[in-house]
Amino acid sequence: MGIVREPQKVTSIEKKKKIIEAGLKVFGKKGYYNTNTAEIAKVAGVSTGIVYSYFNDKKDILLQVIELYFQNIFQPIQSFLFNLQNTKLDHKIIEQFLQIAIKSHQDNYTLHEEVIALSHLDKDVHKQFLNFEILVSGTIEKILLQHNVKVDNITERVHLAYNIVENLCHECVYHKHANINYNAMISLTTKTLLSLFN
Amino acid sequence: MGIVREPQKVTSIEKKKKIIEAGLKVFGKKGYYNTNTAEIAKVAGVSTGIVYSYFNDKKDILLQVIELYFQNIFQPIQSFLFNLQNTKLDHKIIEQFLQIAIKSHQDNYTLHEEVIALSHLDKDVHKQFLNFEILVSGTIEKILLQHNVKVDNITERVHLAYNIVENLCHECVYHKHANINYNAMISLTTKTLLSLFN
Amino acid sequence: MGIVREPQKVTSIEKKKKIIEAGLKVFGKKGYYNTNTAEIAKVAGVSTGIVYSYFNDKKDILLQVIELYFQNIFQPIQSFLFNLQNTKLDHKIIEQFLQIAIKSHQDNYTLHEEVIALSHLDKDVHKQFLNFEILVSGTIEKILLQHNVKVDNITERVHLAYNIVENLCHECVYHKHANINYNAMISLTTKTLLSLFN
Amino acid sequence: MGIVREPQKVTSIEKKKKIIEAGLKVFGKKGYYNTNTAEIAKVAGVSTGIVYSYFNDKKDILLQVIELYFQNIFQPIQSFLFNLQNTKLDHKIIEQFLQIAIKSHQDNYTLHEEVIALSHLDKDVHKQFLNFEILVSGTIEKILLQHNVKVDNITERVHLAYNIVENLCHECVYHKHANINYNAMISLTTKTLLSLFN
DNA sequence: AATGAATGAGCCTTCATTCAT
DNA sequence: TATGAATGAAGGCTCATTCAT
Repeated sequence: MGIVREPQKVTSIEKKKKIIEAGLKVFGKKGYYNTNTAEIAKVAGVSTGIVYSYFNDKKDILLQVIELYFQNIFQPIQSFLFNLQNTKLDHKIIEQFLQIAIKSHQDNYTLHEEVIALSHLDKDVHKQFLNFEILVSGTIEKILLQHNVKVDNITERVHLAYNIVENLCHECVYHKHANINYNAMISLTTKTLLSLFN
Repeated sequence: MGIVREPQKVTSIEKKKKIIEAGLKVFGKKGYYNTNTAEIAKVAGVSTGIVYSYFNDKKDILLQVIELYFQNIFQPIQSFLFNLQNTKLDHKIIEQFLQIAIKSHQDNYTLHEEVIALSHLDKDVHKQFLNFEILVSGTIEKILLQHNVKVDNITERVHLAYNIVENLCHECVYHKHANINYNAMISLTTKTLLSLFN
Repeated sequence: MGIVREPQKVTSIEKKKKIIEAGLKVFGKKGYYNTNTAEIAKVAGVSTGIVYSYFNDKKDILLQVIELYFQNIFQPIQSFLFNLQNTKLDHKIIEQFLQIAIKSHQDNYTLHEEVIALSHLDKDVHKQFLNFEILVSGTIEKILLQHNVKVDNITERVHLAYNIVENLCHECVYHKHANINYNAMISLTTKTLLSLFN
Repeated sequence: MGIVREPQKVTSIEKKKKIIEAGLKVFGKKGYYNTNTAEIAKVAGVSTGIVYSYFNDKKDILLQVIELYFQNIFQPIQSFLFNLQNTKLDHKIIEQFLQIAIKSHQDNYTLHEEVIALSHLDKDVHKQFLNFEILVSGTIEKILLQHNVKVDNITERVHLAYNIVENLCHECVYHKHANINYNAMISLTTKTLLSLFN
């Protein structure tokens, strides 16, 4: 295996970025297994060979693509949470939060299914997934403490809440179930979340 | 693609069954993508060629393997639900239900991750997944109605409950999070479920 | 890696043989590194895939090609040695032996250089080489003992003789040196060998 | 292929030398085929591109590396031979010579196997090899004549002697054969050489 | 109905060489 | 002169599927 270059010059950094973005695009559209490295390179506008100057192998591209994906997902959520400062965590705020989360998922929906799938198939992706979950859960837990939320088993509650919100987002983004009323779903989720932290 | 025979003779039916069971075993152990048809045939004790008399292609095997898997998962849950008849749906019953669900997942855990992953990667598996969800949700909804549970948006509530239970099962079977207290998790889930249907 | 089939049916054995013979031919003509598996398959008249049913990998083909090569080289030498029974090991016999050895090399000369080269580059080929040397040296030593040759350090003498004969064969087969008189060379070698075992 | 510059300035000459020395080092350690030009450049402390200003291609580096290697091998042998002037070529001197030759091989042993291998795989390396042999043989022949050695077929004798010595050196440097007594081997070689030139 | 040998397309990765700067 | 990023062809190997028997 050759030496993997950590790009220094601006142009190189941009080239690496281009490859990651190409991966984000193509993996999302066709799936990781159905995409070959030649296609990523082509979409990125580079040669196949140069890809291996910036990445160890195909999976390395995937991992960095997922990293970018997580950033894209997390950024709006984080912004929202950081701006809550003195706001009371009531019904309204939680619904706002859910809308942000849903939108964040919608904006990045092409890769979503793929990432979930791969987190079940590949150990490294799985680890990345858990780290992301820990990051988000930790941030939320911190916010809750700042707002003087005092409940027992807070970690478990946040964890449950995390899953509930994730499920809601998936539901809304992919419209999997024809007979589900999404507004009712959101309102139900809000109530459940509120009941978890009161 | 050749014509797929629907086996008539007892021996043929058993041969097909053997192949599916071999798939269940091997896909669970090594994963769908890491298993080749030759290996399935070998484990099933048949020739590679004959597989294509009973199945259209490799994915066709997968779909029928997942079908069997769902049966294995659902059977104990269904038995439990059918025996509830006049029992009151209280705290205790729900915890019993959760234990049944968790055990059911544990008994079939090798294939579980794989199935979830593939449901995100493949449309047909995904459809199968939704159908299973509809089957389970429908059964539960029927049970709830039999027990005179009267809430608005019952479909959405059952759906939310379904996801919460699924998450709990995954959590308990795979122990993904080191810092989660599972008993607290189970108790928390029970309370949340109860609050959903009262 | 798939399971490597040890061919059972006559046709399969012949197919494997064909592949080895194709390797003998093509490796000899173009060299191991300049030959790709597709070409071997093509020359053998089979598909690329089937090659990997009979061989673990490309090098496995090489090793079996070399095995065949050694057999081809050794057979006439062995025949000659086994027919010596009661013959006296004089000048004449040794020259006959050298002629046999030279002819044996000439009949298989295309692969010769390649095999020597690879024995220096690859551990497994090297081991094969040493084993061949041990086989030949052992056979010769046995013959010498049968003829009541009594010298000290017989192993070292046979070893030295082996190298001298090998060098002679290379010289005669490849005509590397324009200014060498081969008849003189043969006669000189004969004398040197005689002096080694008297 | 670009125009190959013959370096004029001292710095350039040193740069070229550095590349050759890097090749000597790396080819010896990892082998020619397992070394890429980037690595040679890195070890030499130059850029990959500049290599192609001093050499036509990768093989051109190899040829010049081998040239250096031959110099390293030959120098001590030549010194020894030139200092023989009036010494009698007896048993003792020949053993001294063998020890010099063996040591010379030992000091350069990493590249040795590689060079032998490549001499069988590549025509140009082969030609270089023959030229070296002619150089050494010629030098030895001259020395013998200076010492009034008078035998028929002197060229062939020197040639045979050359091969015998080479084989001895390989034997001693690589210890390929577990059952060979090296002291006996050296003494046997000495005797054989003496008998060739008396 | 059954076998299992055979097919051949497809993919990841390497690396000698070139070229823009 | 020098850099090192970029190119792109080439090759070993796998495996779903077919087919001769």
